[in-house]
Amino acid sequence: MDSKIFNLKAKLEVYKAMTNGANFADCPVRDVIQGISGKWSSLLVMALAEKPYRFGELRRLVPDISQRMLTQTLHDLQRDGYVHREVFPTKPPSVEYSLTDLGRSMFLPLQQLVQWAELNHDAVRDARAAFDTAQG
Amino acid sequence: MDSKIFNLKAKLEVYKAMTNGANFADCPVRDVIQGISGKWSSLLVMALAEKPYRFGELRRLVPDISQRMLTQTLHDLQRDGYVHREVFPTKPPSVEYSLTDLGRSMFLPLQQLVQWAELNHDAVRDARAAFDTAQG
DNA sequence: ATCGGTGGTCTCAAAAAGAGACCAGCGCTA
DNA sequence: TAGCGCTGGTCTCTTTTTGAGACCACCGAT
Repeated sequence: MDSKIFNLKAKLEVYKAMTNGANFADCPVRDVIQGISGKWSSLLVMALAEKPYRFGELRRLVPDISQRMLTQTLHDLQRDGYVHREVFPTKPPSVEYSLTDLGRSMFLPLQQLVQWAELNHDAVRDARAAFDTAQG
Repeated sequence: MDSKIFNLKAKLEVYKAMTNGANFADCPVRDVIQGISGKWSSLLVMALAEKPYRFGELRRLVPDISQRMLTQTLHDLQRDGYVHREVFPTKPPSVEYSLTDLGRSMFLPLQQLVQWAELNHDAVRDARAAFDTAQG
């Protein structure tokens, strides 16, 4: 935090990778970020970071997700390598979802963002209220 | 809208995992996260972290955003206090967008995620390819 | 025999996003 | 002086994404 040089240096590297020279289109970083920036993706990763969950458990854990979007988001997370899906031959069959090593490694920076949100949600709420008041 | 994602039973455990032990009565984290996890939000914050940009510059920087979504996303980011909007009385009037202190402070953890994406986009790409091959 | 819990899929409606026309005002050029 | 383009938007229409909820087969317990 106290090192401006570190921040600047890191930023430059990031932009080199991000901007692909000229603009933000067709950049791999953006492709990855968008894969985890969906409405439910980060939420499910956060839940699975605690421990593996079964489909129905996740559904109860996140009550306002539709079954359809739960299926779809887990499928996308599995496709990108963040989540492992394992079917157990119980009767009826149960399905367990867990984070892969890649998923756990991604959760580390994601957690930083979550902690920022925790620390600054008051500022965001205040900004919203001020903006809405000013705009009418 | 109620920002409590998790039901009461699971709340304590999950929050413990999410926040390294800190607890809170309400759950604004999700509200804040969703405000910056839209398709274009993080991208625009990343762009503005470099330097302030005018509307048209942003539109050229992110060629595949529609003018409509650019307006709307910038408006939302301004409302949440991440972005400052300033109109200059040139002819025709020009509008400059820049990060606020809040926006810059949010960019620090966001940058961590971007750096992770930079380091791991190959792994994600490989996972996708493997998954698509396996599924046919 | 019926009920509930398993992890889904299917359909239809609603919401969100994309595409592109349009706008007023001014400077530049032909 | 008549057009043309650049400014930052908005408005409308179409397409994509999401939400709500019905349905499914299976089995064990009631």
